[in-house]
Amino acid sequence: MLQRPRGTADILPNEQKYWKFIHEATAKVCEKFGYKRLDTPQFESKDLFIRGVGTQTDIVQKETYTFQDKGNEELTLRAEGTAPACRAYIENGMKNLQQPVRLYYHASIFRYERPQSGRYREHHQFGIEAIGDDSPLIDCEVIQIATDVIEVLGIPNTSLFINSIGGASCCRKDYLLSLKTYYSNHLELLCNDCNNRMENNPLRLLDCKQKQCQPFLEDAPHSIDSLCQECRDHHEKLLGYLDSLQLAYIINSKLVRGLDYYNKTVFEIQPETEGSQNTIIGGGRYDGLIEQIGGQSTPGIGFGCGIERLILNLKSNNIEPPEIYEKPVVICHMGEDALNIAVPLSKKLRSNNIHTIIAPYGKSIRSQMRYASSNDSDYVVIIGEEEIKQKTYRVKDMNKSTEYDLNESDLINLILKI
RNA sequence: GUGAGUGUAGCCAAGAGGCCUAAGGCGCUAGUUUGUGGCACUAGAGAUCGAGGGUUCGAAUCCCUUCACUCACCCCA
Repeated sequence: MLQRPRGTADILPNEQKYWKFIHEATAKVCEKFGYKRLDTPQFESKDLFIRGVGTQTDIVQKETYTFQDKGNEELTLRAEGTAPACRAYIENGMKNLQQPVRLYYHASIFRYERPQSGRYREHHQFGIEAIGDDSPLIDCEVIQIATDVIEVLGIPNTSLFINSIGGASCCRKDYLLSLKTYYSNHLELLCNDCNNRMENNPLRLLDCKQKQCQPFLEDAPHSIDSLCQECRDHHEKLLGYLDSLQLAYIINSKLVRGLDYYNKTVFEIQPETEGSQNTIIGGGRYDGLIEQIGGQSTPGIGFGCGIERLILNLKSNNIEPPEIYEKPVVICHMGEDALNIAVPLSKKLRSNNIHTIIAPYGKSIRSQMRYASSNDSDYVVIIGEEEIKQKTYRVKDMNKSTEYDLNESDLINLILKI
């Protein structure tokens, strides 16, 4: 049997209410903060992700869907949202707009990973980017949007974690040095991965989950303690703004992120529930990224939010989004003559914004009524010989079980409750 | 890439070598007298028991291979 590729999903009609709810709620929050929607292509040149995300990241090393097109172009399915947004910023000359440029997106993300709960090869992210402003005020704004989104969706019991990993060209070096010095005393006791991380990505030493490495985490130096004056100011101002909002956060010195472009502020929102793939929002500042992919030096900050993970959380908290399908009026009909009336009537009803279904062809009236009932119809219109003769419509109010013989405009008024 | 678990109709499932030409439930279709639903009752359709091979007189049940799904590690949203 042909089946969908591993790690992908069909989003069935019954699931759509979750998606619509999230799409609408997130867009509304963003727009309230002056953010505007950006859509970028499903695939980009492979180079964008290599240069943007970083060669040492797992995403680039083993998770991209890369292919050659017929013109031998090396293309990669969108592996994350920030680099494409920055590419679009550069390519469309957005530096000429008022800064910061505030953008949000809803996009498919493709990563070749082994699927498990909360992780898929094609997943969907909602995200925002604020590009062209290096002030902590924008950090606060971005984080506020993240927490607002969680709030309007009604997901309870989440925690906001914040850290600063310093600037790439100022204090990060100092911190990495003290981290490496600290860990170099314990090399034999660390897991293989961590030994590799010492060379390739020392920050990641901090989120190793191997048992043997845990004892060293406790006393590992904190990045916050190595911040230079500017980064420290930035961090403290941000916390001050968050305090003024009475927004609860937890400073987490072990919070580092898996993409190379982050600097200064990094943050995540996690639910308190058990589970490993549970970060629902993750983001941070990326002041070097735009220059890295060929633009002028431009600061930026943003976050990504996993929609499937949001839905998992809505469900585990029994949050039901509003239904999206209106109850249809069903037109029951007996005979070909009736159909010649039913078809134009259905058009007329729909033109009055009434959701209308003509009952299936060639069925008994009983079957047609059953059909209407299982479609949750409030009103059923019946057209048979009698009605044709009288030039009326028999309407049944399915909730009250009462019937009326009405002309077309009275029928419409009844259904619209005018 | 590594490890563990699971694969029986659209969904949930019984079944543990012959009683399985595979139970039951949901859902689906139809009927329960004349043109009327929801409940109830009755009937029906729907399964090469994930696939391939082997053992056996006999396999959904045992063995091998393979595929898929799920969960965990890694990493991330």
